[in-house]
Amino acid sequence: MVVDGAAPEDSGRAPGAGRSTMTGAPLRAIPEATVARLASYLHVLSGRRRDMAESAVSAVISSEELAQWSGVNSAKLRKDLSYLGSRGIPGVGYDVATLLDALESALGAREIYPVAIVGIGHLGSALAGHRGFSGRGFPVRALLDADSGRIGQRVAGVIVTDVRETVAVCRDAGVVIGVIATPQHAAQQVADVLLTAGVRSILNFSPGTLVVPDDVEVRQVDLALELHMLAFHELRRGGSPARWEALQQ
Amino acid sequence: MVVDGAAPEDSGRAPGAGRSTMTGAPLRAIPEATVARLASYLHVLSGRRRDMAESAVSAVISSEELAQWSGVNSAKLRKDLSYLGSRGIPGVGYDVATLLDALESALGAREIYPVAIVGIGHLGSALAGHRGFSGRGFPVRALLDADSGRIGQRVAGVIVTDVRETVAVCRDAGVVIGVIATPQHAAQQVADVLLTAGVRSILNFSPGTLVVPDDVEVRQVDLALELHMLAFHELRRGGSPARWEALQQ
DNA sequence: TAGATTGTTAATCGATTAACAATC
DNA sequence: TAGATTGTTAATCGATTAACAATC
Repeated sequence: MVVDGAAPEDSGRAPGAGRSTMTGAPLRAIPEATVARLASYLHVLSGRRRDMAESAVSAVISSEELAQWSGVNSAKLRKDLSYLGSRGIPGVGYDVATLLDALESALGAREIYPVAIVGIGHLGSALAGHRGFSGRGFPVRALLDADSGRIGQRVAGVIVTDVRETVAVCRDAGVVIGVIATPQHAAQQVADVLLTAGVRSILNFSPGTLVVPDDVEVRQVDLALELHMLAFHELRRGGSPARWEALQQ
Repeated sequence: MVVDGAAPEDSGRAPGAGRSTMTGAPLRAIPEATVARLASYLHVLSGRRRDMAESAVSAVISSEELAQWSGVNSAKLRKDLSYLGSRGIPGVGYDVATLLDALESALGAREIYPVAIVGIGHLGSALAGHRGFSGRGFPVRALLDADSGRIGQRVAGVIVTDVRETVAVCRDAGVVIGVIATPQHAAQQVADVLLTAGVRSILNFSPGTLVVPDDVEVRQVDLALELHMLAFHELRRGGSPARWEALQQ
């Protein structure tokens, strides 16, 4: 938000030019918007591969087909894939296995990124048990909270630790991604502690802007903001609930 | 996405030109990115107003100050506000009350948008009790689930209903926003039912693309995608956990 | 070869930002 | 008036897309 998440972000981020893959192929800098879509292609493609695992169905897919599955324009998809340097076959399409490999490699999707969640309320607990984490290379290695009533409890198999021990716990567990699910008033303080622990990637579910150094990436998931966007859409459509009820009958 | 976040969206959305406010002032079409930031300004500004409620502090704020609070460039902020037609005072700044009024009006933030949540697992339950909803004009009026073990239970003060009654329940409750928190395999089916119930705004926490008509707005909140974006950032920085531990000592 | 689809170019579109005349 | 800040212009930047030569 695009979103966007679609939260306001510091847009002047350096695009990290001149990288290269493990295979040594040089890459152009990949735009943020493209990275988000690459992740989406990866997800769609792994899902589809599972579906057609049994049948010996074509291990090749066209940009048009993948584009439709992903809900994007096929020209945009080809442009996105061109950043990977991964070669499709003109007149044929993309080899699914090769493409998956290139996507995983480009996104670092084969690495493990240990996660800490701070703020183990309703939302934090739900996140701790969420498949999106442990299932896919983001094991939850630490849960932290300030409430003595919650400290010591086991949530999704992990013991909740006192937030004052964040730095030690995160370093011990090799945490590289911090998730903030605290009330807003605590968020900046928690972010500061995570920074001290060496965390440079933060997923923030608390509303409001975090102040962090330039080399720290913050992804904002703002529920209230999403709802306001939908509200704006409702307003724009000009449909009141009452009017809709009438129309639907 | 963020965005928000930043999920791939059908970009060819009609920008809804030629609206007008309740005061009759004609408005240019407001870009999506601007709408997201307007919502953010509204949030920041209401928070700050609460803080300075007691003190008779300046009821005026400059674009520079609000921009810093919101983490954006002040030129961008002024451009954003210019879409509201709300007049600041050159040499002085913006009257806070007037600005809040204009923001609320433009975003439809004074209306009530009843919400239904489908899928009352860990995440759905957490959302049902979340302040972001009931607190700010988005009352949760219906909870729906397919699991007979959950149907009939009370979550955050609302009884969970059988998902097969979605259409009737949503119409009765005047639901205008549907939240999907089901497993992915059920998401499209749930979306279809919500459409039948007249819902035209959907907040989707399930990964994967929903196919919906053009006049339906879908905001995607994709946890796995956010994590992949952060993973990419980690990869780009080239820091392995081990390396970080060494650096931090 | 004929047919199909890629990768890339170039045009278009939209969003960001510095700068400054207008204004209080 | 002098100082400050707005609203808007114009330049820049980046992202999207149609179109098509290159390629299998």
